[in-house]
Amino acid sequence: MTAAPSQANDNRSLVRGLEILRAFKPGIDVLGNSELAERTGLPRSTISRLTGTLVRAGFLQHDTRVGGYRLHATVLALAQAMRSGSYILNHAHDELERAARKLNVNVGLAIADHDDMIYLDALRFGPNASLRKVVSGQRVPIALTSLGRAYVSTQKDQALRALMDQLKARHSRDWHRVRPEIEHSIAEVQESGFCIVSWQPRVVAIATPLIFEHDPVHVLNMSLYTDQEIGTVKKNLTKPLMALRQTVMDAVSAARLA
Amino acid sequence: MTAAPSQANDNRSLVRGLEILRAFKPGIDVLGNSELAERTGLPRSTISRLTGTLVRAGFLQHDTRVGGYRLHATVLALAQAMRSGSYILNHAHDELERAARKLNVNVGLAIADHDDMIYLDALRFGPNASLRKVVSGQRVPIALTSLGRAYVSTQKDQALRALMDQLKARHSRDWHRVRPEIEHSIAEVQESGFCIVSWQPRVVAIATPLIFEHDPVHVLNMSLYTDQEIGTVKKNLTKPLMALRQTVMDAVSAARLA
DNA sequence: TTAAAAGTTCCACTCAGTGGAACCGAATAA
DNA sequence: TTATTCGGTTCCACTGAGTGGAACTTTTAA
Repeated sequence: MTAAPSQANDNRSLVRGLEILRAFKPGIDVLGNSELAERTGLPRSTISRLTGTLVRAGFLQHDTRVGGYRLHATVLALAQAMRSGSYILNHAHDELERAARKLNVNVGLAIADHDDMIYLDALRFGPNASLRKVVSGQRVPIALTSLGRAYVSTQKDQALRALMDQLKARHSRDWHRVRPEIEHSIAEVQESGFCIVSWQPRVVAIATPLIFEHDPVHVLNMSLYTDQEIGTVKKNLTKPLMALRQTVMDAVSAARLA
Repeated sequence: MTAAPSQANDNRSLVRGLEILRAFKPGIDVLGNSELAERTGLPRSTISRLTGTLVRAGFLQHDTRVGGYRLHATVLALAQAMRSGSYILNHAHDELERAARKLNVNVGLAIADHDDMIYLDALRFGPNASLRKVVSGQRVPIALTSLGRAYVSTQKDQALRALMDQLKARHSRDWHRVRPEIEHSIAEVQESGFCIVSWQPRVVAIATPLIFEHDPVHVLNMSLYTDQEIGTVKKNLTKPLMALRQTVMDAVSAARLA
């Protein structure tokens, strides 16, 4: 995730406050005022005032043990509200779960945010099968994942160029390597409707975009912890993925009418 | 949930922006600018500007179909960060799950926010048993629930008085009825360590506070969809609840050392 | 077509928010 | 013990960011 564009005539204090919230991520759960000042480049006095209001507003809590701030449960309530209001997620969830159970693979539904994809829903199996867990809110980089590249493939013209620039900025180091990979995936999607990527070792993932008029693009994926070759996985998962895709689209469209 | 206190020398725009986010709750998933203006009492131009920045910051998305705003997935990522950073939740979760499975009751862990409790974790069974679901982020009113009252019982002096005032303000209508109930629950906790309340018909809940030095008060509860009398439930759940409480406290303390 | 409602843009005013510097207090070193 | 550093808060004079009423545009309803 890269810093927000921070463009235009945005409300400065609001942007800064949100920036502070976004500084917390899994693994970084406590931040003191000076750490925040460093990360955001803002003067300490400003941070102090902003964290103050964030605490009073219930978005941060002060941890006196370590002398720093943590996110407070209010953000959980927001997440709940968000999930319960996502039309597509609500009508897709049961189908995702059914498919995951039946095939014993990880199934996920995600949406784009800046240069990450964020899972709305991710049904996970441990390597020791059948132990299931449902998570949401995990970020994965657009440029490197099947999820992300399936998303990129849905963008055109101006939007596509802007997105690629953003990705380039983030992955400037090895853009020469990443860029052709992305373009390969785009071609893959345009040809057959899905793309396959092995981002992390032993994990192969396959993804396909879900497009609904008037809604942001969603992406569906399946992934698998395995020693099989990509080709084998492709052979096994292509049909189930595209079938799930159709099922979900039908379920959503059907519900849309009622 | 009542409007934020909005005290002191708080950053005005930030508070307003957060207020907009908090206007979304389960059941209210789309809000237009004028609806927001109405709810917050702010002029339409101000709202328009603030929603603009919230969108660009990735916290809201514009739904062109209905011409209104929805929460965006960024809040899911925040929630993920919050949960993964909660020491107590992380070390309690497995125990909660084990207990829920074994006893076939709902088990929850919550924390206070203004005049609500917010579940960090809630393991739910449908009436048709065994169908399990894990949710988090649900709000329930402090004044009316076992969860909330167990929390109230941990507050003293100044803090207690302030809290009661807040609750009174929210439930002014039937404060004459609610207040004695709360006081009864407080006495219950002080005497035996837990309190029992039947808030919704056929649902009986029992709760006990979890106090760790330097950490905000957490509350543990169990609840049950049943036709049994409160007394019967009390007889059945008291021991398991207090045992779970001890298990969780031990697990957390143990982990604290390593 | 007109009327009403929702949303955005404009702009002059001003006070909310800023950030540097001073101050505090706790922890660590000497 | 006293000095030093570090994280945090408070102060305050300055000013431009943010405000909100009014005008304007776009959409929806009638």
